[in-house]
Amino acid sequence: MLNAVKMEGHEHSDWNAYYGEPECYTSVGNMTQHTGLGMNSMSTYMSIPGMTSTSNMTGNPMNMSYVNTGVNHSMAGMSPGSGAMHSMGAGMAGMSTALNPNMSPISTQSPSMNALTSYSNMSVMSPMYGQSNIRSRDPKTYRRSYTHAKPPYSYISLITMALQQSTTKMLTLNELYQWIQDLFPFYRQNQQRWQNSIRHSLSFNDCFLKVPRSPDKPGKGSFWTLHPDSGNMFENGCYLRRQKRFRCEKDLGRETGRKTSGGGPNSSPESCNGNESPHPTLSVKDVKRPVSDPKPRQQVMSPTEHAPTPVPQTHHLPSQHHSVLVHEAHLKPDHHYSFNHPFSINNLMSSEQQQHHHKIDLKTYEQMMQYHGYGSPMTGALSMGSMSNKTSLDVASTPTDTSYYQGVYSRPIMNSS
DNA sequence: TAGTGTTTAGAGTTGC
DNA sequence: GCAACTCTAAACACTA
Repeated sequence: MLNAVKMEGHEHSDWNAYYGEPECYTSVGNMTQHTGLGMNSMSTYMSIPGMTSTSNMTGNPMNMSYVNTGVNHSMAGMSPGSGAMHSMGAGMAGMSTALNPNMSPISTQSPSMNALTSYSNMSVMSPMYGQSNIRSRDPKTYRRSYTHAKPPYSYISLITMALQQSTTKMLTLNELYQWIQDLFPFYRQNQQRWQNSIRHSLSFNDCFLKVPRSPDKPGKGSFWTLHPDSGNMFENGCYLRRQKRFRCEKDLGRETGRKTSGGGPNSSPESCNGNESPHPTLSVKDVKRPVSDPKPRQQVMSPTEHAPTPVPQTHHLPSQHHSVLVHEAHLKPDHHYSFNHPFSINNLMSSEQQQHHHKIDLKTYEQMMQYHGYGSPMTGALSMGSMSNKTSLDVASTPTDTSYYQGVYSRPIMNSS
């Protein structure tokens, strides 16, 4: 499995070879009339044999941006000749509505089309499985073989992407699961395996911080966020494999005995000292245990203890962090979006989508702050939950779905042309 | 009880 | 070849 991941991630030329071929992007009827973002990819998806009824897909399409939620199985595993796609036009909007009541079932934004697009491309085009079929050129076999292919991203990358894409910049474990599953159908299987790995990654890697729930927002599990200084973990914006592991300075001295903790010459730890943090409003309570200390080692962000900000003390987590994080997210140059690597998050989101996304981020945040405030019933778990369900998993993941496949899978085509 | 979080261990992959 | 990184599995503790 790992081989495939590595291969996927690094043999970019293969991707070009695989996906840069016009026959894989046969447009279908009116679908090609859409010149909006992602429509090329949409066309790609729609080139599935048996998808002959494109009339439903013309014009301003139904909202397909979130059809991958709960529909992925049927979509990804859809038999090309099943004719199931015929009902998409009528069914997708309904599915979207059902899956996401907050989202208008009718979206005229072309990015929404990208979602299906991208997701579908993912399902169809990942080079992970059935490579022999790639060469065989049998469209049916070819596309079926690519369903549920493992994305070329590490778990750390996935988590990082999910958190970055989240409006609130932090998600619960379950939301992380959902985000990953929604975006990558591969992770709808063997959940115990990869979810354990996700949990492990969260706990083990210093770049992820646990943000406790506020007392008035009960719920299971904490929120997870990115360490504010973990910005350049993925150099060049490439989310395939970190060049260096983010580590807390404090831990370097005390974790001499940690076997797989990395570090060493390659590690270039950035300051995570709460007092010296460049993010004065964000402090990290380092509770990592010394070698001899049996206590938990996980870093916990504790804003209530260190909150020299104007934020009232009645503002509990996660709202408080949320404010800080969101604030930073929008004011501080984001390392993660600063590159244009083929596997960068930039390519998961088109510029237009990013703008749209940021607008929504800000708008959502402002609305939340305006109408609900920190200490309101909408803050904390509830608001975060809704935010996550709505914005993080819809607004955030939607363009991501879109762009993941559009960017990652379509980009080679663009480059090759 | 299920979900969450932590920790350890081992093996594979990658970069230097 | 080595170190670092990643993945996977498993055990265990805690909590809603």
